[in-house]
Amino acid sequence: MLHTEVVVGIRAMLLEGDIPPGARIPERELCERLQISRTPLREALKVLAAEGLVQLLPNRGARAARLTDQDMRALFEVCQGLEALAGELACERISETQLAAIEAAHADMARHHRDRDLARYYRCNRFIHEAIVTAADNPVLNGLYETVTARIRRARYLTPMTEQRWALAMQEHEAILNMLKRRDGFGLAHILRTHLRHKREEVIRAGFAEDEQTTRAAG
Amino acid sequence: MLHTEVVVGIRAMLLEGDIPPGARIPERELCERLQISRTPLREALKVLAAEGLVQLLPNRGARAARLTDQDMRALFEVCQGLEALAGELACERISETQLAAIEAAHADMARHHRDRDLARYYRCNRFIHEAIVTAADNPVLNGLYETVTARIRRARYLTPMTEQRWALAMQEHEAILNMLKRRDGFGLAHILRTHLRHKREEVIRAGFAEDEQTTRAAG
DNA sequence: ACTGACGATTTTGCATTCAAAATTTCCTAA
DNA sequence: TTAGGAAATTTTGAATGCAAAATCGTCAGT
Repeated sequence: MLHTEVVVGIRAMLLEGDIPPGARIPERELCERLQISRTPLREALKVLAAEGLVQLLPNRGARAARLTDQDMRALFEVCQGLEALAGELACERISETQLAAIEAAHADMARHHRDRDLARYYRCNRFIHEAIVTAADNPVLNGLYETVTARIRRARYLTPMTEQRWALAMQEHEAILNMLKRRDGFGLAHILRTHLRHKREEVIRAGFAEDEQTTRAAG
Repeated sequence: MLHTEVVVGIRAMLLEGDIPPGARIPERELCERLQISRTPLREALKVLAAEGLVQLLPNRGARAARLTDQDMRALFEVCQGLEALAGELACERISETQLAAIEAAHADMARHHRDRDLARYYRCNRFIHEAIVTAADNPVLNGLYETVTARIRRARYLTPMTEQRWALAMQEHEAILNMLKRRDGFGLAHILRTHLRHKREEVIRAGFAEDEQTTRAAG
């Protein structure tokens, strides 16, 4: 088992919520589960800590990072910036093939909206946002987008939407597609920022932060 | 010696050029130099690899990352995006104290420009850019800005400037300060993007990339 | 002389081991 | 009965040891 695979494996557990936010990460147990020794596991934890998925307390082990409202705000703001940049660059660089793929995904998404199929809707939604970043053709941007979006993915793609909000999101996506087709980088950046700002407000209103207040409320 | 210190130490060596780009990193030697064993060193190398400062080849050790023109372009583009975002947020959140500090640094910088003292000029320059990011009051943005700018720092703050280009940069900084004072986030984002685009063109024209072509040319 | 392959040496990756720190348990005293 | 503290246990952080892979050096064959 390669080092990268260990990182990927644990990252997946964290993102799937397999290891819940705030939970302690017992080295021993994970070692047995992954059939590796502590050395590579600890290397992986250090990397994940650098990514912000894991919190490392000196002499007191690791815990799955927990997102506060403040973290959520910060992450969404950065995500806005990154997607806006991606939009601008994508308008300069996107190929017809890439654009066609996004257009197809958009059509699917509209259908899923009509069917009120939120899961499939979100899948298309995510594909479109990621395709725009890919079209920006900037590996550094891609990498940062990956790590930032990973941390807010559950909030972003699990939060339920009201009818009204969902309709607005669809409208925004119509605009996104239009701007892309017109290669209007400036306009695309603007609508992407707005779109994400709305999503953030929605997520925070839904109280998706992973504060211990949740625990407190439950206890 | 704490784990973080090892990472910081090696990172410093890489950024200072103490370990030159493309150079192999012999574990044994660094261990002796830092008086630590291989375990913490290897953990640090994995973290630095995640940051992009080190390239890890399976079974073939680590080398200091080397920036191609493509990397340079990608990094500067992302840096533009991050500073533009920082500018917008800073206009909403900057305190009078922070603004005053930037204004003072700007005055110093103008003086160093008149004196043609490039080193001190760059020091003020860097302070101002970092202060804007700090004023954005977004820890995630701050962290990403740190890692991205670290990789291009040498190119950014060592490239010599022509009289003409230097004068233009000063003009741009006048505009930056004005936008900040007027809390014009939109305008600030714009001028920051332009400013950094100019810097990037200058750096790439100066051939600051760390391709092996340099080595080839030398050999 | 040059190419290619074989063995020796070095280097990497990981498991194990050991000391220090933290946590838990249990006992004592108020 | 409960609070405080000491011993035992667990857990962390780092050094060492070992097997596998890669690199280097040498030598045989062309």
